[in-house]
Amino acid sequence: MSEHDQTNRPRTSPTLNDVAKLAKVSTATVSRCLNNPSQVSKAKRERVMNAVRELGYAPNFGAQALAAKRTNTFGAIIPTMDNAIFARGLQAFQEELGRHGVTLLVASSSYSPELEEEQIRALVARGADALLLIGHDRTADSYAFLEQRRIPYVVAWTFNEAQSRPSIGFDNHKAMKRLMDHVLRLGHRDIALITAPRVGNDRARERFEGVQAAMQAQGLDPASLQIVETPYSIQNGAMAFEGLMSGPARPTAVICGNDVLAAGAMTMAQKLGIDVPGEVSITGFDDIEVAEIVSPGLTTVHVPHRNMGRGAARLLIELRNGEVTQSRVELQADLKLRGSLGAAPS
Amino acid sequence: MSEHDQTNRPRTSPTLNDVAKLAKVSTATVSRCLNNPSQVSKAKRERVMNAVRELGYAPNFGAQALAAKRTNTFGAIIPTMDNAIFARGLQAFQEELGRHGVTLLVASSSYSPELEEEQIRALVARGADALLLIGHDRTADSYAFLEQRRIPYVVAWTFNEAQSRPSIGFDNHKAMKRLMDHVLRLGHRDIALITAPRVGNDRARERFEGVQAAMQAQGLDPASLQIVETPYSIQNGAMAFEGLMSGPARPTAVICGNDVLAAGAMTMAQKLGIDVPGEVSITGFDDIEVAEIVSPGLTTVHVPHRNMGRGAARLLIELRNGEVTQSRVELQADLKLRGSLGAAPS
DNA sequence: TTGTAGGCGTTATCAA
DNA sequence: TTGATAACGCCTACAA
Repeated sequence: MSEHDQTNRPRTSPTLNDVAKLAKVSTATVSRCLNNPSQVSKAKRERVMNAVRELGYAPNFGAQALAAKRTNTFGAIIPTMDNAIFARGLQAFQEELGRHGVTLLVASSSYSPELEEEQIRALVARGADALLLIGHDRTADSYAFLEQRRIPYVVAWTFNEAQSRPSIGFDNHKAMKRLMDHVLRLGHRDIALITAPRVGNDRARERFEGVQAAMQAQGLDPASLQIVETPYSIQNGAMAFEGLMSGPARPTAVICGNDVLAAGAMTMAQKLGIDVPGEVSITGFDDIEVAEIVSPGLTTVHVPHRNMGRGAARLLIELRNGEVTQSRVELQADLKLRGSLGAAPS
Repeated sequence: MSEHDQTNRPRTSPTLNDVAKLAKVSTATVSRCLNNPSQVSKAKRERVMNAVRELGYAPNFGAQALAAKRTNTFGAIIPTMDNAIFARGLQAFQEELGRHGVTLLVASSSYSPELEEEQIRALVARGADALLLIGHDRTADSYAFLEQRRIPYVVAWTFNEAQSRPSIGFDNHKAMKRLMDHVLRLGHRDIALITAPRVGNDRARERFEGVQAAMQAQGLDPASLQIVETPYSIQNGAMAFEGLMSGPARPTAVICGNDVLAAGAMTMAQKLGIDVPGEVSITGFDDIEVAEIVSPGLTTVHVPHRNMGRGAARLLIELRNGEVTQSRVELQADLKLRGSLGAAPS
């Protein structure tokens, strides 16, 4: 039989009713077979299941959602899919949801709170039972909407003592401070930071504050920190690095807000013939695969993306089911020391 | 007002009926206001829109789908989100769909045809109006199901003369052959291929065949090609490369099925102190960002992922709308020559 | 254990 | 231009 076979098969999907007729039972029985098989006698159950198979029946989602008032669909809104860290976490999130019969609706906000608010409304309108969100920064209206509709949600990719919302992640401030403590211990005093835009991005902001905190703890003037703000991309990392190194106050350590920016910095260093870490040290954040590939290897903070995705899924399912739960989970993000960080040149 | 405010607001979403009552019109009028505003008098339209705003009304997706028999939701099933090439293409796909008011449902098959078939059924059951699929390889039942339900779909990430299905992509065979022609022109005769498992993955298979074709065209025995099959990952690429280089017949050129495997090979070469391209040349496929970061730069095939995603979205929307359309689009994938490929050592 | 029947929130057809 | 009203396909009391 050809794949393009055009016999006059039903042009419309089989319904519960069709199955019921074929199996000579009521629609209620068919419905029960599918949802609570134990309530149905074995004989009928087999007849029904055969009919289901024969017709290739699959429940109509809209009708199901309408009648049951639950869709078994969760939504996730991430800043962008085009970043390994979200992609990886999301993949794990999805795998775990799949294991629980939940399907995933994904949208991306392009790092815009207004767009994110639209996406939240859209996903809820489409019947998302629960939402995964990234970071705490969003419009007040977004939160008001979620509360009003009583939509379970969890905030991921960050853990912040000060926030009481259900969340799973690591403490960006603490992690970055730990990395910076190490950098300062190596004697660096002229520091530069290449960060993503901090407005509307609490992860970026907290990392920045972690850097400041470490400097203050060492008695350094935080105002001496050179800052370049630029969206995450290799290109931008490279350009920012070039600017810093050709500026008046050449740093001995360039701290990057994530590995993508750091990778850009590393390649530019190589292109400019600047020795890393001899002349300048470079650090990243995330520990994506690129960090191992560049040479020297990139010193960075290892973030457990897959764990975070999986944990978020479990948390969200518990919340949706109304199960009491420890709804704030802090994960560890450890330093990953590699060759790109060395002692300050004397 | 606190975010955790718990006043007794409606615990259930407002419906068309609520809006109708508030605006003192019928539900039909409200529905028309939302879908065909031009049919409603200006006065009523304003009254209705005010009520909509006041109540924060958003249509119930299930009910809409049930009544309108169309969901404005497309589905995409990709092998894995955890690979930059799919993530990037999907991001573009989603952006374009969003521009047309279509939302995206994403599932991943983990490279398993059986799992993919399940996902196809699940997405269709959830009301996907159309589907994006990767590659032509899938179960006969999958295709039968799609034809029977008359679900529009497009096959992406590949273009194959021999297939008549709607598709958008590039010719993997041709692209890999072109790369290999170049490799052979540089004098390489001892070739090894590190490829992803070819069963159920036509892209991998066609790339492999492209390698063979180039060898044959040069009068080389295709059987002399050393082949290592391993799933895409840096780790696996590194291990495969190590095996090849410590084996009895050390190749002078290692062709990798994609950049991820190639990146693994490159790092392992560096670790083993093997000079690239002095002792061995390495090539990749895809041209992801990593290709520019490794040193020397990775010679690879540039794949227009974002174009492909955007084009797939347009194609699919046309198909869904029943617009006649050129439904097979071939994109170009060009060689990207960088330092990792050099002349064969003499 | 099984069947009947009402209702979920929209859309769309028909009259008015 | 508007308003009743009948689908749409499923779930779930409630009855039998």
